[in-house]
Amino acid sequence: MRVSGTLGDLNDMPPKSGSPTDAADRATIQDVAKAASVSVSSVSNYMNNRFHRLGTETRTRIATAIAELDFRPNQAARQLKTGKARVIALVVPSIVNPFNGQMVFSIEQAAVKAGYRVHLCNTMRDPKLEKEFLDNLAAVGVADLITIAPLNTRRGYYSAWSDLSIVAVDANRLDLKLARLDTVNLDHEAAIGMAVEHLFALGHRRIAYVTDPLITHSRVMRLSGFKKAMKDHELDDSQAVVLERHQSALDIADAQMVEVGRDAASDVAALSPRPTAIIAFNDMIALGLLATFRSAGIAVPTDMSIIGVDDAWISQLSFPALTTIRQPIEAMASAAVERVLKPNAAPANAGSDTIFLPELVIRDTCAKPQEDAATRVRKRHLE
Amino acid sequence: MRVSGTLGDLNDMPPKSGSPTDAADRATIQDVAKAASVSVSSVSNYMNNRFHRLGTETRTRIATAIAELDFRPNQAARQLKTGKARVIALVVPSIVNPFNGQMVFSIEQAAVKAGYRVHLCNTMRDPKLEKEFLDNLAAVGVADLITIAPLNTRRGYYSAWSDLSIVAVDANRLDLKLARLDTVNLDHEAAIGMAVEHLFALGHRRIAYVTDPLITHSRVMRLSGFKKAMKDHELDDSQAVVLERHQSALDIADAQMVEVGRDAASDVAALSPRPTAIIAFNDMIALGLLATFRSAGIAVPTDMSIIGVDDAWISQLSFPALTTIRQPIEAMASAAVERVLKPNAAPANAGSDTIFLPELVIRDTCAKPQEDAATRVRKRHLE
DNA sequence: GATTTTTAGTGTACCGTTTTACCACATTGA
DNA sequence: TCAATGTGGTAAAACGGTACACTAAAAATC
Repeated sequence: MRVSGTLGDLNDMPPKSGSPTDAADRATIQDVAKAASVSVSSVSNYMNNRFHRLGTETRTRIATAIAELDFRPNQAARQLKTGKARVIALVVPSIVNPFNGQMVFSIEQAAVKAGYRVHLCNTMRDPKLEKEFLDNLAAVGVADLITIAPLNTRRGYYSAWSDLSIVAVDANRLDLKLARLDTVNLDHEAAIGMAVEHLFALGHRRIAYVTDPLITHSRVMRLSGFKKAMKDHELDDSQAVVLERHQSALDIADAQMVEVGRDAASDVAALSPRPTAIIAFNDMIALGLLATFRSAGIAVPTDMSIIGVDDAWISQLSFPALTTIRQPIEAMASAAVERVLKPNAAPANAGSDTIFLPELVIRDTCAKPQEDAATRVRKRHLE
Repeated sequence: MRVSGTLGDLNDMPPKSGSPTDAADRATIQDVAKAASVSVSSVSNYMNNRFHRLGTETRTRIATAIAELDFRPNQAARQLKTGKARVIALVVPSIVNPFNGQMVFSIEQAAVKAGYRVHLCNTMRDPKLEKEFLDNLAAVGVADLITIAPLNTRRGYYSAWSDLSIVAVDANRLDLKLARLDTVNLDHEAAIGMAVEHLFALGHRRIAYVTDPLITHSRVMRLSGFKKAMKDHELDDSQAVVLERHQSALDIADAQMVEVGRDAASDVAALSPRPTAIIAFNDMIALGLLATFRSAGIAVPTDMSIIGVDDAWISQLSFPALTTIRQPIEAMASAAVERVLKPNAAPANAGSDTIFLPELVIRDTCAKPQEDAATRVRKRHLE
């Protein structure tokens, strides 16, 4: 059986005929200069958009010569001279974490748009691996770095590479102790505030919060956001579970954080009085909780409401689909790239913080709390 | 509440005191030569392991000088001279797809181990984006390329960059029409064969297969594997649904393939006679099917068994957890890196195919088929 | 009209490696 | 003793750009 439809035709897009793409015989700036009967300097000026030093005629002559020869400046040479490569180093615990994956994806897209390429480093939060990577940056001429969710337990770490232009996504500017640093963050406290607010409006009064160890800025801030929001509603904020077991993000680099959620389920079940709703540090943990509750016969959202943070693509996937707080990933990625490439006018200042507002995404894992009698664990009907 | 446990202490790992890491004042090969009282040539020979040209004494002198100055050769200069960069270009539709994400992660790890860095390009299967990236490779001095799941509909595409050392993961060597190409693949036909075998052993006789359009090698081979295996068991192989609607992998670059599974559910439900089990092209589609069936009241595995392929980390996450056929991702990644860096001894040959064996991972989405009467759609009990 | 400023260019010394060609000296074999 | 071979080393020309210093002509200013 074939379902009808079209599979868009693709043209083959071969390179322009006659213009060899082989590395061997690429045109150099000298070839262009000769072809256009101008000096190499002028071609160089052209390539660097210094048009004010060029007459209209030479300009067009150079342009046609470049087009004809399919000239592309040798980046290695350029970089050797200028000391800078058009490359952004991207340091991330692990792209296997779906939120990180989406962030890396969006950063790469934004970088390409800006004419930069991306050097990827999955550190697995291994200091040796990260140090090795960072140490080689200078040798490769990379001067721009974006780091995602760096540890807040190694505060002076990046100061060894203070000559880099660094932007940290999910980090506290003061934590990293750099003379100059830009950060890009979600308003983490507001995010959890929205979650609490949503649950409160549904009628929940006993709300728990689950996080793995507070090794990053977001983890710290979301927990404090939870406490603040609960106090604001005059609710008990003591049911915050900080899981400090071995499956911490330190070991797994966020890659299998679902396991953390799985692991947390028993701790949450042991809470007394039993909460009617749980806010998870992120979607992965939320999904781990969800899966474990379901196989333990605790119905979601009937017996327990669950809400996550991130709105990674994965959260649409669960059954029931996860209610969550969205981070505007693309916007944050663009901001990070922009910040790292165009550092603030005043070079002396200590950097900037760019903060994005979260958004509540209501799906199917939150409902009104049941009467107390009904909150008991009940067997699932199916199977 | 704080669950007890330890959060491993981390030392700060600052760079060696006295050895500045700043790009500004890095030691050059000249500095080393001066410090060791030898010529630059000798240092260069040392750096390139040409020890036969060095006496033992000069050798140690150079070694200590290098250590003292913390010398790292400037890659841009090296590359300008040699024309080659220690960089592997990694072309992938989108790392948001969890299988691709894991593959990219593993390739990056393997590359680092080999002393290479990785340039990432998410093409979103956009020919313009991909061409742009590839065209710049020569300018950057990159000579090694790994591409994941390239389209088989653009057969001559890569021939424009025939000077690159190319390895394709999930591709047919003949399809790409390159003079020289190494491929790394799962034994796709065997994978689906294992799935059919597993379902057959459980008692299933009406088995459907769901795939999106056959735009990659794996899609072609898995479908043919399905047909072969069904014929081998003397079963009807006509229930193969090839979804050719707009949400094809072409548009979404595998990123949201769950939607494809969602979309396919209605087509599968319309099949007559109704199958008792479905094999999905991959885990993403399987999970999409699973989620849709569940919200439509079709119980899995009671009413319908589902099995995927890949064993991406995500497949452990669903409820019930997905039975699937595992690809040995790390091994495949290592093989790809190895192949791309050490092309076969005989440079004249047309390349090699490395094929990996799949592995059945039994979880909870496959069961014995029910009696016919029970296969009807039934309303869920919960909510 | 003399002087300054602007415009539109050019020549060339680098950037930090690799590599080729070459050299001095020691050893060997005939 | 002489040529051949090997050993350990050096000098210097690239690689392909950039940017500084400079200039000649045109335009603007006083």
